[in-house]
Amino acid sequence: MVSIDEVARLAGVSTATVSRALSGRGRVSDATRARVEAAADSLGYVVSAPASSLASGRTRNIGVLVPFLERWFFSTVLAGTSAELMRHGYDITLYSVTEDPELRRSVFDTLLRRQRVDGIIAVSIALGDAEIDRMLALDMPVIAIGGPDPRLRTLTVDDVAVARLATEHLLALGHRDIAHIGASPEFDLDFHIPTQRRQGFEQALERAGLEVRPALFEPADFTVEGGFRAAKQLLGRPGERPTAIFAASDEMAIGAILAARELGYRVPADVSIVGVDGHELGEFFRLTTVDQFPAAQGERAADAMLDALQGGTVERPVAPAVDRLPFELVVRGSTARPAADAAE
Amino acid sequence: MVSIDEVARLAGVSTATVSRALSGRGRVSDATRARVEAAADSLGYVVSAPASSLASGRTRNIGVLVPFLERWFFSTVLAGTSAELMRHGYDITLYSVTEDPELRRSVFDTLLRRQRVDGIIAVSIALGDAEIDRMLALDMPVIAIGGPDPRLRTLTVDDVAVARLATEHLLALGHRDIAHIGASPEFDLDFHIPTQRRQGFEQALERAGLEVRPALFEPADFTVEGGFRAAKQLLGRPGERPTAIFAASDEMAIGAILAARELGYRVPADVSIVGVDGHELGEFFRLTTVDQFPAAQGERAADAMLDALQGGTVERPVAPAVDRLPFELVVRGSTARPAADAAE
DNA sequence: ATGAAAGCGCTAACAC
DNA sequence: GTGTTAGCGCTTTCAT
Repeated sequence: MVSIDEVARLAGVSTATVSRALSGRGRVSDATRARVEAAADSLGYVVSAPASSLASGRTRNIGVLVPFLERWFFSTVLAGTSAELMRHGYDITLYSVTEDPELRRSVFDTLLRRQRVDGIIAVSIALGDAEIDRMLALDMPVIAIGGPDPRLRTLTVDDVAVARLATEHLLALGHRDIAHIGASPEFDLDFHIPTQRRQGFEQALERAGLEVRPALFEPADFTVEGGFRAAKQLLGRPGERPTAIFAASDEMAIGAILAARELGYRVPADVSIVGVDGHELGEFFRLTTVDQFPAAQGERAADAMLDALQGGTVERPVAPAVDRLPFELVVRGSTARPAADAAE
Repeated sequence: MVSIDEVARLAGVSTATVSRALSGRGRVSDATRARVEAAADSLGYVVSAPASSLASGRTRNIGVLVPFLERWFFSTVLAGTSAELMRHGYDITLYSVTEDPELRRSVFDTLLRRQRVDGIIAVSIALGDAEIDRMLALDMPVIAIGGPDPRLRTLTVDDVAVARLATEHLLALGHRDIAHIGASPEFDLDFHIPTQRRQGFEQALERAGLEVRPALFEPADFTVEGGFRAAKQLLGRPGERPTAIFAASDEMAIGAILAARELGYRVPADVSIVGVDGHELGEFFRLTTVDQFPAAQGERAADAMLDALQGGTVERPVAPAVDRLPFELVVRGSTARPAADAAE
């Protein structure tokens, strides 16, 4: 491994100057910088990260906490974060935060404390109070995506508004019997998003002067299969059959479309279905959805982090605040006015 | 940040002993170790990664190269790797290797050379010769998953055999008119898996004494939508209609199922469909598939890496070899004997 | 604008 | 088994 001394020798300057020239900190004459860069290039010199980190306290590495890596939403957010951070010369160290309390503790008690990262991005993780304490004690920027916590700088869509928008779309089309596929109670415990979506749904109904009918709620687990099962229940039960379904995720909405088809209902002629997320399969299924641009969320979190790393000082740490992320109703082919005999 | 000196002082030993006690390298009496651990615990001491790396040359960090983070297969492999590595106290630094030649170069020329990782796991990436050279020059273990390269230690399923197995399953059921949805030519260029699957398909046909009919091959891009389109062509074209389809990925197979349904064909009564991968949605669609256990692949790569890090010396580096990964035919509901009038 | 030199916090010989 | 000490390869004052 070629070291800074060799570069210094070849360029005919001191190691201090090489460091300054290559890092861009402190002033160096253009001529010198050019010579140093040439020397570094010709030797194939790359700064040793551990040495640099030890000396400077900076790592150019961000820790990213993710719950389920294999779920489309999370990996998409991660892809956005990763691309943006890489573009700025930052590495990403991945910590998958599972349920396992043992592993979880190790993340917060050890891994994050090894001086390996300059900041932390927590993607849609329900953090315990103690966990937040630990992160705050690290004295480095922490950015959360989703699951707003008053003590953290959080980027999140307004889930109540998202759900209201989806529901209002159905109402505007003339639907009155609208069902909701949302979170099962367990899911809800530590993860607030499902509850908020349900609230938004109910708000929209109430504003339209409609009552919330418990029979038109069906819990599921945010998977295609869960949405499928829930929709089968909603559409198959004798009695009040909904003319529209609002599913709290695109994956569940896709499951609902499949369930409707299997029961012989046409989408959207017999039943309208709307989801939330902006899933890659949405287009294929012609799913109407409220897109929350997950890749962009990841990028924004990365930008917020880069920002915090620049301006953030001990005096002005990353302020705990909530940034609202954009979302947008994308009307495709899974929603339409209810059939004449069902409307009004 | 509490440092090793404070621990040493509190435990009444030298810093060297603290280091030995905590890292497990070199012998320390049980009594001393206990005292050191107690001291470290009570102070909340965690070894500084950069300092430790600088002094020891080890980082306890593995670089993982991934192509498309947001694709199910890759994120699943990554999840497997990540879990296994974390379990052994290793961190993961993620490098997403895209098409962009600029970013790609930076990964191989700079990022991987910063002394930040002890080894590299490359997940299903088509590596250029120059890129492999660069990695080999790093003088650290490199493990590749998929896309066997003779110069790298590679873990991969035998894709020819996988495809043969899927095809033979259809043949054994009595199908004679079997179509294949595989890679489009561009896709094939740097990524050899699709070609191999096609070869396996053709081998199976030939062994059964059947000829390979070009009309029964349809290229697609490994997505649900691509599989859907390809199957529509295959099933919709007048003339020879296949009674079975072998899709080179589960996502394409799912697309094919949906296409068949939309055309009014029943699966498997009118057309059998088999995929490859072991996709999470397979069960939901009752898809018969050849599972290649992607999460397990990730784990095995992690294990191979841990192994290499233990035994691997300069004399005996990770030998370039190909480890064959297990795969298994999982027969579910998307395949059956052809309808009587079509069989024989 | 540049150089000298003192660390950054740990590990690994080497000595005892 | 444990302590002493010399780095690991940088960055950053402090001089000049």
